Amino acid sequence: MGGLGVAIDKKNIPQETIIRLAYYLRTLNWLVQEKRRVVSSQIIASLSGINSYQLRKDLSYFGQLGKRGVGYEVNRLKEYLEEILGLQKSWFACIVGFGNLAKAISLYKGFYEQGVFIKAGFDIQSSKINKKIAGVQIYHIDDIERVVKKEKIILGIITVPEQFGQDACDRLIKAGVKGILNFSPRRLKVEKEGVILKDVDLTAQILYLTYCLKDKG
Amino acid sequence: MGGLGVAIDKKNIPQETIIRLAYYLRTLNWLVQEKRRVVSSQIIASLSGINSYQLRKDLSYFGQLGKRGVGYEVNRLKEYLEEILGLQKSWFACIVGFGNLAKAISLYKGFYEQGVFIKAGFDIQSSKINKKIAGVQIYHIDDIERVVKKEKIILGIITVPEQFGQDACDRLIKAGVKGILNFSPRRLKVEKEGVILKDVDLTAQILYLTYCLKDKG
DNA sequence: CTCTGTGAAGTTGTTCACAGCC
DNA sequence: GGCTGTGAACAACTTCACAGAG
Repeated sequence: MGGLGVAIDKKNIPQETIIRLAYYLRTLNWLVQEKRRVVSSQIIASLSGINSYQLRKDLSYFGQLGKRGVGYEVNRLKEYLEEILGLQKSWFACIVGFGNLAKAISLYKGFYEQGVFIKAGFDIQSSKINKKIAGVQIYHIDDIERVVKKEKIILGIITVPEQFGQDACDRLIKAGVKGILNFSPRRLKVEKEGVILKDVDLTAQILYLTYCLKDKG
Repeated sequence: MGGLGVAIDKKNIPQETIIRLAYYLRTLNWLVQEKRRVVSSQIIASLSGINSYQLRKDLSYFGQLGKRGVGYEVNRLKEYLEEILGLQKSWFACIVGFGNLAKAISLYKGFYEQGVFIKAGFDIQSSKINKKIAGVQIYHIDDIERVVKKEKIILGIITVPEQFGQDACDRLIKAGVKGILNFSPRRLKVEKEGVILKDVDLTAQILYLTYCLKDKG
């Protein structure tokens, strides 16, 4: 049971609020480093690139986390956010398709700083298998069920080429993974109840820029 | 002047619509490969992981692109979308901070297939400078103004560590870049009029998964 | 009858204004 | 006075229902 002691109805909380909580948390981590003890919604918001109404609204879904007239206690708010986001325990993840993007993710401190640990990588290329790359042990994809169980892996990250995305997804689900982050460009389908998928399309983001700029030179 | 022959008021078009157009375009590219000539909103939508109402609404912002009772002509719609997204000309981009993520992006065919070409990489590490990595010529960051001008670079991609993000952003703007895609974890600030910034936070995405799963295992 | 295009309805998310506590 | 918390107003986006073209 969480320390907030409040049952929160997730249904009414916008997805975007959760994404923003992650931004606020990063800002708070920085404020902790800066030895800031108390801070206003103004300051957190502007450091996070968001307005202060939005921040207060976002936090209000989870109870009264600040003090009126004063602000928020940096350490306490950080811990609250970590609790809300489920970061008080460790999360074990794996990456399917161990190319450059997988390497980048494995070495990216943002993940393990928040308690998300890459415990295994899977590939089909024999030159990679049974090696450690970027600190991650690589296995053949056919071993996925065994390794996911052994390493208690709950999260799967897909970084395979376009045509193998759905297969990677199906194998992850079959192996028992509960959350999937998909960087392969095609949108994937998840049939199984209780499994969450998030697609991240790197190309789509840059096409948004080309759209905005197309008439400007 | 665009072939659609219609002036479109960008103000009323949701950002999310543009991101989805990029998904539809990918689906259409696949349908072209499959030699499909005509296709219904149903099919494009389901292949893109979106419902058909949404797809038709999204397209309707840009005019009548289909035929009632029939569907959409695959090739024509693809060309329309490319035009809307500004992909009928080439876009030259650079990457600041040439680590694994930069390598992954450089080798990712999704970019150059859409006419976005990575023309230069910038770093401070002398072992990388004046080499080609992943097919991209690497320069010292101090050369950025010269190279951006010479190579007619309009887009900048930031993949530096957290603490250097804003500096990378400022230098890109000073060099004359008009669109910035930021993968470094802190939110960046752009003062200059006419420059577009899009932040992509890789960690935030996985924290969304931990949030959803925290009470389930 | 089929499938698109779109105003209207419905839903979701954001901003505001101010009450309430420090 | 300062700053949070939140219902209410507002804005944005999505879904629907059906008109209209093939």
